[in-house]
Amino acid sequence: MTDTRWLDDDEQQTWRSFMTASRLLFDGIERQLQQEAGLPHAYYEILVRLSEAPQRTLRMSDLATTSLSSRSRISHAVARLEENGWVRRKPCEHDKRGSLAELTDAGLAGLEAAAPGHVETVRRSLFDALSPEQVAALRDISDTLVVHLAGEPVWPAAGDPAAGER
Amino acid sequence: MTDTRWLDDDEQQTWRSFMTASRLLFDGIERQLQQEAGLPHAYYEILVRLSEAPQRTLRMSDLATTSLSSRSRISHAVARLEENGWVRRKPCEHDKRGSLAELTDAGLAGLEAAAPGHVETVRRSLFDALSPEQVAALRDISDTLVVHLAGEPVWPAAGDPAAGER
DNA sequence: GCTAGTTAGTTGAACTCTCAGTTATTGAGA
DNA sequence: TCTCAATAACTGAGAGTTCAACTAACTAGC
Repeated sequence: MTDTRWLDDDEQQTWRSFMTASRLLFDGIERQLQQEAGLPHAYYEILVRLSEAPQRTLRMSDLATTSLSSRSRISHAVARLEENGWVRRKPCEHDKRGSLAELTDAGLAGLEAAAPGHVETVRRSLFDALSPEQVAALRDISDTLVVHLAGEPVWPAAGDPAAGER
Repeated sequence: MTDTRWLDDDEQQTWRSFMTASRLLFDGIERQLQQEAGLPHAYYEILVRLSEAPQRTLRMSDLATTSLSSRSRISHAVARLEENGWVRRKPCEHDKRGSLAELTDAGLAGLEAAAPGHVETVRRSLFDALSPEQVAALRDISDTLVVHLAGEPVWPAAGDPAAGER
């Protein structure tokens, strides 16, 4: 192992500040969703993905891939959402190994009920705090990191402007 | 409730990109630490805090506050670290309600063993990907957000340059 | 010195996530 | 056709976090 490339003082402060900011931001979002909708953010995101998919339906593995989740996590999560009646499982026609998750009407209603509070929290926590230049820089930095860490942009650009941030 | 201030297309893409980048980054750091040091990042951070404190000792509640954690979380975490022999609990003199957590020699050794791999991961994942301008912008954005969300900078500026990012 | 309210810390239950192991299915090659 | 590695999904155990409930100790006001 070669010598460690330690962080200098500036880098360390940047790293710690970034960690702190991220934690405050995401913890706040997590708490808001949990309290007002009774959902972890990861589950909310599953609902969003399904709502944006054709027939409100996605294969479990696609759900895992696009959500940056493991299959196992999706499996547990969908099981819970299914208990709530927000998602329904269906067998996959072409590939009998697979199964599909479909957002139910109740699930869509739940999502639409949860969305305003969530979006408001995102706006207040993030966009209200930053100047347009900072928002642009954040976008640039994030895109760079996603390419660096995943090899490509992950969440496909939003197709439906009317959907807002769900 | 007034009308929801939905995110426009640009904002939504910024938000999703930022979420994706953060998740990729922090998941990677979590995984690296878990695999190579057998520690969650939150526990690593507790060790760092203790290592930087006078007498390598902090009160539980100070640990909670500076780590942006709940008392409960610290309590569980210290219990686990104590089992490993990396932290020792001591009663607090002035305030008999309180208790102190002290980093043991074994804990310091463990931290020093874990640090290089962790720092290398942070550097490769974050700093290697960004230009100096992007790093400066990230620092600026993060500081802004921390003030916005916490009311003040949280993690005190690193006091010990030789400590590197531990 | 009492009392009420606050603060410090712990604990257990419920929930989520990860990891490893299992089953069923598919598809490529002998 | 048969075999076997790869894939899709599920499952259960273990670990960490959250939340509410609880004990103990401090503190301000009377």
